[in-house]
Amino acid sequence: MSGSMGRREREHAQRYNDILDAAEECFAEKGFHGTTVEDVANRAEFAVGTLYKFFSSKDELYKALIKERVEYLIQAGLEAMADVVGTEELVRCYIETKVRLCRAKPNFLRLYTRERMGDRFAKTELWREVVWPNFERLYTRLTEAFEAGIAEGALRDDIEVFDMVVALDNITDGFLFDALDDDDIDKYATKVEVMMRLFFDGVARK
Amino acid sequence: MSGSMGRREREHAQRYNDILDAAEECFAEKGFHGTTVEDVANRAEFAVGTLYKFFSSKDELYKALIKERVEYLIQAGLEAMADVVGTEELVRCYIETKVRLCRAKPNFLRLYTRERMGDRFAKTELWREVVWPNFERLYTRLTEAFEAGIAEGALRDDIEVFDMVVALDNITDGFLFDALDDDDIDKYATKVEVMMRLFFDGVARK
DNA sequence: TCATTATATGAATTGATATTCACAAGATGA
DNA sequence: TCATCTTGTGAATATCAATTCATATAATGA
Repeated sequence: MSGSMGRREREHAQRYNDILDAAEECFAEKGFHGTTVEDVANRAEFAVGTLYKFFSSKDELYKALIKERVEYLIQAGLEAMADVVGTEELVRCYIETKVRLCRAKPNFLRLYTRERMGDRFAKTELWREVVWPNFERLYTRLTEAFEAGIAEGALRDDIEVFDMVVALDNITDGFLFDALDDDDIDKYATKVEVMMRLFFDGVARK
Repeated sequence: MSGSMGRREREHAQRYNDILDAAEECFAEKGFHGTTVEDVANRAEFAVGTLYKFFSSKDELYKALIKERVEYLIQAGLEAMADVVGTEELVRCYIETKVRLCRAKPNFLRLYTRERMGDRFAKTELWREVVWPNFERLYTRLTEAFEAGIAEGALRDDIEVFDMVVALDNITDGFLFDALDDDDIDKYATKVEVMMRLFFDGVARK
């Protein structure tokens, strides 16, 4: 894409992204309201006024950031899972991809979590228009895979697939948050097999 | 306790609680920053100045609310589980208590969730001093029960108890959030058995 | 080089809302 | 009934941070 842009455009896009990066760090650290436009400007090494040449308001900046990153994350996740066949392999891939993305963008995952939990119940436009639709794509992918899993006898047929997806998503999130708490992604990485067993076999002694 | 108070004290405590109730509704609806002190005052049917006779700042009001309610919820949960024996019975009790509390205080659970996710990573004083210590009491109760469960052979011994607690807490939260999303607590209540099976047996066909 | 255009700056403005405080109203008990 | 003490009021003030804009600086290309 950047090949088709002139230097002007390319530099503009570069600055735009620098601002998003700065915003990501600030918002992840101190939340939307705890972050001032000046904070972001300082971190990006621009004057306040300059930010307003790129984004019409603090709100727009925040929305642009969430949109950009959520779309990137979900896209990356779906691509990683694209060619995987077999229920167990898919779940493993889902979990491992979560590790990779968490390693690549820990700040954003903190931010995303806040967005997911904080604005979820408030049903903000951002949640409805950007976060949820993207998230739904992932849920759909998992749902279809689990339906296939039931059909071929790998998964039990007395639990709704949506409930299985909720369980998988939340078990993995639980370990992820615990790791983000301690700023220790390796901790999450070592739990891949634990999550697999918890999800597929549960905790009961067999 | 209220028996030992004079009318003065009792009335003061009553007003104090009325303000907390009003604050709970406002904060749950519009978040901390979206709520003005005037909103709370109006809802409580007091003048702004009066609120400041009870709480020295908006921040103090918020902290008092979270502290009060978190302590109440955890206490109620622990008491409900106090005499339960047997791993399966305890887990069922945990899940069912969550339904009851969610029914009793849905607004606060929305607020609590926000607090848990939003301030968790920011490691606010409120999180460190109030929310987490209470939460930990619950984790301890479950941890001990699961250790007993392993000892008596009801639970597998190749997964750390802390991980089991994380899984249980997050599976149940997943269904809880889904229900709170739709403002439909009954939806959560119908999932008790599903959560039990997911937690104990997992999704694999046996 | 110089005129023109694009980009960057940050002090000044604006708007919102948390907090204060001088005063009012109500309760209490002599 | 009156003096005193307690509680309630909300307009006025203080604070903080988003946004604007007149001006400065840098890039372009004739």
